[in-house]
This record gives sequence, structure tokens and C-alpha cells, in this order.
Amino acid sequence: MSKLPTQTQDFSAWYNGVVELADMAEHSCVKGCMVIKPYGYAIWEHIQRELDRRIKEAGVQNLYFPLFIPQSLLKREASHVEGFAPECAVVTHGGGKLLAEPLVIRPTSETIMYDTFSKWIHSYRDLPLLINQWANVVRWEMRTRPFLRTTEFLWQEGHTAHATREDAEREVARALSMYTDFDRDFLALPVLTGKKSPKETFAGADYTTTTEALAKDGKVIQAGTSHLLGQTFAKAFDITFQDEKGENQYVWQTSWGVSTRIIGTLIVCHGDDKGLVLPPNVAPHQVVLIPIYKTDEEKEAVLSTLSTLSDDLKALGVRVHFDKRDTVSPGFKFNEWEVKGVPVRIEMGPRDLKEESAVLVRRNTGEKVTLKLAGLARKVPEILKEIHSSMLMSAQKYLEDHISEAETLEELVKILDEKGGFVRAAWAGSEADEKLIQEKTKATIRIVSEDKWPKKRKCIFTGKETDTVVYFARAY
RNA sequence: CGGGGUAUAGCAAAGUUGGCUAUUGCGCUCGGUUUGGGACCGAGAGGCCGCAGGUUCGAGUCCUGCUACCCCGACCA
Repeated sequence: MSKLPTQTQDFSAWYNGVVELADMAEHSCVKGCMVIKPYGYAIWEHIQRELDRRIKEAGVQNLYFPLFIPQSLLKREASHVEGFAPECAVVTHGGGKLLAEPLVIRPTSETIMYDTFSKWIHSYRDLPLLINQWANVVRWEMRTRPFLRTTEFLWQEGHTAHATREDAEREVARALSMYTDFDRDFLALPVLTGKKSPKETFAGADYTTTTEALAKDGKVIQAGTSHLLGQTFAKAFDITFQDEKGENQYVWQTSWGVSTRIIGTLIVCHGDDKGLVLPPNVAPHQVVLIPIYKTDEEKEAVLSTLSTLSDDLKALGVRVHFDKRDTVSPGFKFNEWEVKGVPVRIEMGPRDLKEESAVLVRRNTGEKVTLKLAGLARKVPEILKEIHSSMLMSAQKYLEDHISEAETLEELVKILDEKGGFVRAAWAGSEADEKLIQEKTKATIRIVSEDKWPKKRKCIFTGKETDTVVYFARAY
């Protein structure tokens, strides 16, 4: 097994190394696509299960729509098609014949779903319509990177329709806080949230809200989004209902999603120079047991003791992996499971056996403690919770330490070059100004904050007086 | 889409001005010694040298064409 470069040497190489050495994914034979290997997919399954639970808790039902979208449907909403057309894969042939109408492989499902929604929604009694789909989508991006941006990716996309704008706005906020809570409580991932600037808004939406996480190299990642679609699509797809007064009205819609990118986010936000560091909730193995022995007698004694411990942990609902391989040395196993980010390692050898104890090592801090065997299993769930909190705390501290403030363009660039992270600044520019500042600084407005400057300031770009606070960052 | 690379065993690479049987490390198989931080020794197995042409007595090496992937930008969840 090869070694990992450090994060500071070459973050990109470090990232690719983690994905490979942790055995999460590999390049497929198709450009920009990846094979998600069992270890990576198991992480996704934990994310899916918990997110799905939270989605259903909000009264949203799962369903499934086709992979193919007739081109005419995609074209129905002008700004949407303009936003997605360049990255669409199109099928022109089927059954040996040229298709009458090309089929677009979904880059997202708004158009194909909303065409059908218009048939489902007639009355205010049909609202709100709350649905979600777990699916794959294809976006033929120029540049790809495992998990963070792949040509095909997996996600969940929620789509809702409401009678009033207020209802829809509440849903946008609900979905965003669902993501924020999920990130914090399940993934130990602190995020900044807020609205997107006009340039960064979803194609066809009134506004887009976002959760933004900070990677260890100072770049940020959009981890989840929640859009207020307003009536744009309702008008394009004629989704109307009769209200209590018998009047026909267009519905108000939202959509929101989280993708396999969240796995990449975990890697870059929690990982260290030794490799992946997984929050306990998503770790395929929360605990690995590593036996150490020389003689047959020692082997038998250690294995049987660990086997009991393994059963006890399983009974407590802990995902435990007993690494009984005798083809590799304990030292090899230590390193292997560290690269794979397993939160807790328990080692036991003849010395421990004599003391009736075991050595427990935490992945996130490297802290080693010797614990008595009696009652050890019962302590593990608590330790896993502590690891979650400690990971969240250090990520939170890292995030807070990387929020800076700039009043001039030079300051902004200096901070981004030297430190990275988010930079608060005053903003009164146009969408065109956003493009210009991106060209100059390689940074984009990640979030337009709810906060306002207490006293009006000069816009960092145009110099106009404003109380608008934005967060700039360089992003993945 | 622009710029730059690469293509040789499962992986990573070397291969000289064309030359004789295709090299090295990791991994794999077998045997033995090991095992508390990525073990060691010995013996083995494994190749359409990306594809298609061409030059030549002879091509992994030179020429032409093709294909694929990677990296860096612009685009994006």
C-alpha cells in the first residue's frame, strides 16, 4: 500500500489518495464517472437511511420518475434550459432507429416531474404536494473529481408544490434547516447557511438557499441546496389549482437536494494527513478489534476474549469489525484502518490479557487509553458520541477561525491567498459585477447573509454604500 | 472548450543512438521464520508494450492516424 502525501504538500493528491487508499471509489472506464466501491457505498447508505428518515418525518413521500426527459419538456422553461443545456447528455437513437424526439438524460428532474404534477394537482385540497426522489443524474461537466464532482452522481431531490408563496418559503426554510441539522448532528459538519447571490441561483428559481462547508485547504463546498422556485415552473408547465373561492391559481414550488458530493465534503472537512476520519454515524465500521499474539495459546485466548467483546458490542448496536486476518501484521492493520477512518480501534494482546484490559485508540485525536475489559463494551457508545462531539467542535473551531473580513479587493485577495476560508464583505454590485470580481479574485459570493452591517459600508467592488453582508470564498 | 501530460503484468514505474529471452518495486501464490505501528528470506505465477496502419533484416523504441484516460483552467451539486 502506498503512502499519502500530506494535506499541505498537495491537497488534490492527498484527496485522490484518500479515496483510493480508503477503498471508497475508483475511476470507471467512463470519463468523469466513478465506481463507488463497497466501503464508499456503505457510507452513502448510512447517509441515505438517516436523511430519508428525516425527509419522511416531514411528511414527504418517495416516488420515482424516469431517467429520460423529452427535449421539448426540458425546453419549456427558458432560464432552466439555458442553465442546463451545455451539460446535458442526449440520447438520439433507440431500437435501431433515430428517435422522433431526442431524450435528455436528467440533469435534475424538475421538468419531467412538473409536467406530471400538472395532471395531479387540481384543487387546493391536493396541496401541499410533498415528494422526494432518490436517483442518479447526469451532468456532463468539463472537470470532474471523485465524489466532489462526477459526471453521474447519486442524490435525493425533493419537490414540493404549495398554495401560497408563504407556504413554499416555509418549506424552503424547513428543508434547509433539515440539512443544517443533519450536517451538524449526523455528520459532525458545521456549515454556513444563507441565500445565494443572483449569479449562483439555480436556473429557474426565485432564490436559492445553501449550506456551505469549509475544506481543510481553505476552499468551500456547497453541501446542500434548497430553492424557492416560485411560480416560474408552474407557469411553464401549467400547474394550477382551484382555491377555496373557486379561482384558478398557479402553485408555488420548491426543490431541494443533497448528493454524493456530501461524501467528498466529509473527506475534505474531517480528513487528516493519515487519511479519512469518519464521523461515527456514517462509519461502515465504528470499531475495529485487532488481536495481537505470538503463540497458539495466546492467539486462542485473545481471539476468544475479543470475540466476546465483539458480541457485546453488537448487542449494543455498535457496528464492530473483528479483524481476524493472520496474513497481515497488527501494525499493518493499524495503518489500514486509520486510512479508512474507523473512529475507534481496540487492540488486545497478551500484555492486556494479563491485566484484563484493552487499548482503545480514537481516530480523530490519536488518543490511546488502556481500559479494563469489565464494562468496556458499555462505554463504547458513549465514546462514539464523544468522538462525534469532538469532531464537530474542532470543525466548528476551524470554520470560525477561517471567517475573515475585508474592506478592499486587495485585502480580500490577500486573505484568500494566505489563509482561505470565508471573507465577509460589503456588497452592492450587480450580477455582472459578480462575474468581474470572480475573474479578478477567483472567488465567488457563497452566501448573501441575513445579517446587515450596523453602519453602512462601501461595497468592496463598486464603492456604493450598502448594509448588505456577503461571504466570499474560493469554491470547489 | 482551451493548455499540458500519459498509455508497458492487478498497481506504480524503467526501458539508452531501433538489436538478441521484456526489466524493477509493490501486490499475488507456495514454503519457512515473524506478529504491541505499514515484517523478512527463499521459490514461483502473471505481458496482443492502448488500437490500426507504415518504415525496417529487426519496432515497446521511429513515422502517420485513431482512441481513451489523467492533470491545470473556464463551467457546475
